[in-house]
Amino acid sequence: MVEKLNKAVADDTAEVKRRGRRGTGSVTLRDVAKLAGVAPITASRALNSPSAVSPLVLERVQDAVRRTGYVPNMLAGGLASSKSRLVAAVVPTIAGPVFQESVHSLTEALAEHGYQLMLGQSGYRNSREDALLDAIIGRRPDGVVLTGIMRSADGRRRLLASGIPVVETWDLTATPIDMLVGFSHENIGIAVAEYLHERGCKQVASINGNDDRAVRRHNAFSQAALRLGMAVPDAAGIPSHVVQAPTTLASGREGLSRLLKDSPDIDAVFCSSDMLALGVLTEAQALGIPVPQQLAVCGFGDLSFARDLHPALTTVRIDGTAIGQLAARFIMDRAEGRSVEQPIRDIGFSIVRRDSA
Amino acid sequence: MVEKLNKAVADDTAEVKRRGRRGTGSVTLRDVAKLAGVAPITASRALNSPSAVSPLVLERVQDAVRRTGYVPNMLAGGLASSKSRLVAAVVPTIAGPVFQESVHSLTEALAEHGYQLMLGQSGYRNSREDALLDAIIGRRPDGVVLTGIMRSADGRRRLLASGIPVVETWDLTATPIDMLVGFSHENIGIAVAEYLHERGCKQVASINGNDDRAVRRHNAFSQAALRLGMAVPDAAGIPSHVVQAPTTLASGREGLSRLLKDSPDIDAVFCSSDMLALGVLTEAQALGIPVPQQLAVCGFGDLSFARDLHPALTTVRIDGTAIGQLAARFIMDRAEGRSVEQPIRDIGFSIVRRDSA
DNA sequence: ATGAAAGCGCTAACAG
DNA sequence: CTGTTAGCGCTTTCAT
Repeated sequence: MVEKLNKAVADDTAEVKRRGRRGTGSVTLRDVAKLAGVAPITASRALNSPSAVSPLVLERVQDAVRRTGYVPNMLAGGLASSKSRLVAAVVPTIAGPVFQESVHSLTEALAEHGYQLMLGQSGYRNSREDALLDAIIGRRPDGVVLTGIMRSADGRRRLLASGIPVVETWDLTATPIDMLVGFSHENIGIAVAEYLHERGCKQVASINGNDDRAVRRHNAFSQAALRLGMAVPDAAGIPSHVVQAPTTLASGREGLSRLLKDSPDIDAVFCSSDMLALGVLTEAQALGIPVPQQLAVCGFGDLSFARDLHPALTTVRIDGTAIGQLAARFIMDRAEGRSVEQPIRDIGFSIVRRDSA
Repeated sequence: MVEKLNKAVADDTAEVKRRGRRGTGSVTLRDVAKLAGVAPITASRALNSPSAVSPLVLERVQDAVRRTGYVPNMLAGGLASSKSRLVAAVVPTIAGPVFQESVHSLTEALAEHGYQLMLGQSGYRNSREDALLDAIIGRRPDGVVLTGIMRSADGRRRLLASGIPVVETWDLTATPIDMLVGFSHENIGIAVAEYLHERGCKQVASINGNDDRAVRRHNAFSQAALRLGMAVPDAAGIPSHVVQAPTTLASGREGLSRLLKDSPDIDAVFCSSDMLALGVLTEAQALGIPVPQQLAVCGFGDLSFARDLHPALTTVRIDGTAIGQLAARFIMDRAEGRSVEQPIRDIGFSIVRRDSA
């Protein structure tokens, strides 16, 4: 059936020798329209706004689609309508588990409405962000979701100039490019310090990935700990260890071992990820240090395994699913001409109190 | 500068009232060409095959690009050239850590050559695979990377009909749609059984996610175990527990506890993922069961944490990075008209012998 | 080495 | 409700 159609179309056009191309040979809307006995635009309407055509036409077009195996060319559609139904997401790396939940729910929420996700990895060193941005803008996506705040002024300018709706996530700023779904890393640092203080910790420490957001959590944590007297008086900060992002179990183990060497008396560690915390738990177990009796451990992320570790991990929970869903909704609202009410959201965080601290 | 240009272009066309659209207002190749004093096609050549134009022209075009902030519209380019520079990847879910390494390296390898990844989630129940396929084919990607073998005959047919290069991964089949980068799940089951046998295990069990590939690993493992006498003679299979995919630490803990209730004498567990294995390790520790002395544990995936657990996890290693890189290369070779030598690859696996078994 | 013409496959705008 | 026309922004084909 398909072959026959293709041939018929080819015959139609082959006789006149002209310039231009002869296309890819795949079934087009024109073929469908011809088979259904209507104009291409009518076939287009039957597919995109079925209620705008008569039932008879709808039937015949749908039948023609079925018989030809027609799949709309969204490149062409996107070019004509300036609606690509593509959304780009930028994450430091998909290899870290931290953003999985967000990416998952984003993909899901978009797919439900016929949008597709394009994934870009910026790396933690922001080296490729520049080239990535061109690759993204060039596809004219209906929206861009960034992990974190875009810091480079040039990047901000280019995104702004492109006119593409942008959602920055996982952070707060007074001057977002456009929309924002995030939370305060500073407040997290403070909240964790206060929580550990309540639990009676006297000498806290931290292990952090070397990315901007983790460092800011640490700084706030360190300041608050100082203020609460959970560190050597007059020190510049608490004992801490910085590791390469993305963080791993291995660096958590090594981090604890180093911290203990320099500061054997610490009684709590705040880790910038649950993976690091798992490393700390592992090392503590290997060293025979009881958690939380001798050492309290707090993670960040509330990854799926945190709840079921032994001891169960106390950690900071970020609702990654909410981030993904909100970002998706913001962008689809914009793309479809609806206005976004309250486009700057602080979704907060919570400390999940479990056994490790 | 940009505004001035846009205005100039607008003036050109505003006078004659005509049908059609007035575009998006963003800078086009025409604008660049006009500013550089050349024809659009020449500007196009300057950007896409710089060696085909004179140095002077090249210079002026590049300058015009810089001054206007022009970003090529790849939708238009793709439509005209039938090269979208987009590659689609389908994974069951991005939330499971198993495919991260592959997706990461795939994204990376593609980006290096100006290709972009589109991500689709099929879910483990393959429910949405159908709609997803249309969404993918509709974008006319230069290639599709599937996780696992496409089982639905209809899906195979549609992909084949689309003419898009396809790489199936993470499995083997005698009849791939097109290209293939995988390994044998049956052989893994057998190899793990033999390994545990060598280590002196007498009564093995398994905990598996309910996805097809895990089940096949289990079946082969179970058969081999029977053959090697590591189970009750004349039994249909070994003790096993099936859990929902994606697998979690929690289901690993629960799995072990159930297995021990029914079969207290087991001395080894093969888990269909490292996450499950971590759960088994955790539960064993909570129960005071020494690993590997009383219970050997083998995982699957060699996730980043496996090496550094305590005890270090013996597991099956799949080179996810190689899968991603090979898939990327296959597709780019095809897209750029090079032929792919040996487009069906078994990349094998290895058992990483560590402390847990 | 450069350019003019002709489309790629689709939809917005306008007209019946 | 349906059709005609004119593009979307780019590249292929053919000609110079």
